[in-house]
Amino acid sequence: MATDRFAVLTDAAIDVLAEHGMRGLTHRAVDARAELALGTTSAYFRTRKALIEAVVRRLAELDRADLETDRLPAEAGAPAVDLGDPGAVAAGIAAVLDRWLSAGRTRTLARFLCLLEATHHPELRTILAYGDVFRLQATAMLASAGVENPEQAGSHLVACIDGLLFDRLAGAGSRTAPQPGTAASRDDLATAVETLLRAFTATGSR
Amino acid sequence: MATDRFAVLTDAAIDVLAEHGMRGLTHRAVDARAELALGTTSAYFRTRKALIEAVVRRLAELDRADLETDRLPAEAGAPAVDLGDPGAVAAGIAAVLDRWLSAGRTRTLARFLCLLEATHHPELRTILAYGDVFRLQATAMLASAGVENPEQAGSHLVACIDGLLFDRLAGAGSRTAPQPGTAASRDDLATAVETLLRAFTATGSR
DNA sequence: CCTCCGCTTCTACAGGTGTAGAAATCGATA
DNA sequence: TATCGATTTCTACACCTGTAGAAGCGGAGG
Repeated sequence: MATDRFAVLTDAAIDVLAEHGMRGLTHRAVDARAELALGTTSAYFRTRKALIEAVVRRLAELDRADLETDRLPAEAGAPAVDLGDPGAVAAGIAAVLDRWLSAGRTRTLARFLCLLEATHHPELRTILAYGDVFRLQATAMLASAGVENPEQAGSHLVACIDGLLFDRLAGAGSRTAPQPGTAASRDDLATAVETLLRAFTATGSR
Repeated sequence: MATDRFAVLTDAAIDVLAEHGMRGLTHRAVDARAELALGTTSAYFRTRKALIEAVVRRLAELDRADLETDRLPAEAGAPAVDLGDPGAVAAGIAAVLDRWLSAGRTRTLARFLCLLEATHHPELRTILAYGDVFRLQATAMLASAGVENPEQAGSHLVACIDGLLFDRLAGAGSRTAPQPGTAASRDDLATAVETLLRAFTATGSR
């Protein structure tokens, strides 16, 4: 995928993170994962903190890139979309989310891990720009739908969507949630998202 | 709070977890936090895995106790409540959530950490029963409101609420979300929850 | 009084981890 | 070709962590 050393290492680090958690993220583990000489990671990221920061930066970078090409369907075409057919919009978003849970599962997991890490390392918080892009798009969408307080509603909306993602990843609700990557998963996500969209676009959350 | 050794240690472990993350959770750190002789934790929980399991068990126990006394307002009084005044119900729930973010912040953080940990340790998943109680209550509430598929809707609802909690803890949306423990925070949560309630009680998410 | 038994504290040790710097390798330039 | 600089690899080492077991302690029962 990425060819330069830095990208290779940070990508490997993201894999390690998803597979073994924060505790498993060590210089040597990344070396092993990347199949590079032992000590490589340590040479490129002299401290562990530097490694984590690089990971966070890469995550933000990747997510940003994704959200710009593969942006929220609502933003893709016309300016005001949702009013037309919330169901279709929701289906589009659901497809994206489902991809984040199947193909992109690793990255999504790593992102949550890092968000939690940012709790005790505030400097990370500023880097995690993903949320901002997503939030921005959501806010714009809601604004174009004429919602009363789009900032607040957008913020709530992305928080809820993140909750759906988290729930499926951590499997707290493994009882009801279907396996990601399947049509059932997309359907389930779509109904949830559609409900959310209808709720948050009902001008003025009252 | 708790007086027997086990509870003291697991409570200390929860504090450590919230303060330093999974990486910081070590036998010795718990000893220090609990101000007990070095080696105590190691004596009570011979392996790290045992320690984590104990923490998860305690979290589930505490949350379960909480949710039984301090249950969702919707369940407290009459059988079918929400139809009456969703705003009031939402305000009640919001108050509880806000407490989880201020006074109970430590526990909430630890819970998310553990949920993420359960990703690579499936046996933990069965212990984290909190979600089940909350989910059960939410499902019951939606059922009593005559929602079409209360299981699914309840699952989505608690996932979304967890998302709101996570968002405020991790501060991804620190821009918009007010400081927990304040009236502003409760208000903000209340509007979000009310929106969610209205959405998920609109019989049949369509 | 001594003895036993459970709880608590202490010590030991083998491995893992963060970090720094030395050694080696390689390509380009003069 | 010989030299230089950067990149890459290797090594060293102090410290931390998990885990096991020994030592110490205090109270109940004989």
